[in-house]
Amino acid sequence: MSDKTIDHQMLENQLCFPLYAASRLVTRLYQPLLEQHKLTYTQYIVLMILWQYDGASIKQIGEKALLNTNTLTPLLKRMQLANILERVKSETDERLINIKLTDKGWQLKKELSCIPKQLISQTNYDTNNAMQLKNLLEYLISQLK
Amino acid sequence: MSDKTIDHQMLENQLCFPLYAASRLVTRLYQPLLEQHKLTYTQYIVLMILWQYDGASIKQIGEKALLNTNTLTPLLKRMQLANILERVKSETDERLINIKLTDKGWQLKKELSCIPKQLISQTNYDTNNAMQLKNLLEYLISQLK
DNA sequence: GATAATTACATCGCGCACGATACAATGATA
DNA sequence: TATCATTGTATCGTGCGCGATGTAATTATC
Repeated sequence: MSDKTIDHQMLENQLCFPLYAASRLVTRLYQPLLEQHKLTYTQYIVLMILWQYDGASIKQIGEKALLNTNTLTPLLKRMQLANILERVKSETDERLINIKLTDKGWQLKKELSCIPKQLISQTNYDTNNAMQLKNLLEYLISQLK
Repeated sequence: MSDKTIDHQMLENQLCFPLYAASRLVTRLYQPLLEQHKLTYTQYIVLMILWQYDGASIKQIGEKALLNTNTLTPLLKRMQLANILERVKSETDERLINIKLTDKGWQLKKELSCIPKQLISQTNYDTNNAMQLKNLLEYLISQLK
């Protein structure tokens, strides 16, 4: 089919819409599981980053999560209020704020460890497809970042 | 590689995160183009639906966009305020509100017609990859919906 | 070492997303 | 035709996302 026969102004022919829709549907899938621990999806993303890079600065977290300070600052404050993490001013550079997980923050790593499997079993989404999708998305992200 | 060697609690091994990140990055790409017409990305989605199904009810729009009334009602009111559309109570069923595009709403179809091409040229993203990605996403959505 | 530029974070405002709830119009049932 | 359930929309509250702007700490330049 020639490209000229495709009406790119139709929702069906857009790449962006399935991207947007799938992202929200997946988030909805997570929500009931995370809600039990009073977490949101974005907070879960930040937690995963901290489990791997505990003590990271807000800027560093932002680079991993692709989020800016105007999203992260209030989010981290809510998580601090929930006793999941602490904010510690760096001694070498007082502009930096290092985010340290509390015991509860580490405990959540254990409590949430079953979530990936629960999701996989819920959706019975083919592993090959998932891998392929992940690769394509990561390539797209590398192009856009 | 055995599945057991993968730590699913690491951000790198999540499918959900690239989905979430890619969706936001693509939205950011649209924003400067849409901003010139005082539109948001979600409003653009709704517009595309209305160009194809002018006069649809809020519920029907929600089914296409996968959005609920608590998102759509205020969004449509803002678009009405911007003179893009009208809200008309159905005569046969007074619970239904039909959304009709104004002249300005139709005019936007012409004005925004260059956006898809502009995006494609901005990203030089391979067409094959895009098609493949679109198919995988649509399959995923069909599984989740 | 005073001045200017940069960096890291905070704040503000607005528009989604979405669960929960309310409410009026309609349809179904006895 | 009363009663009850369903349907379509509206409203409320909370938490992102993010552009724009502000501020304090640091670094660079003279």
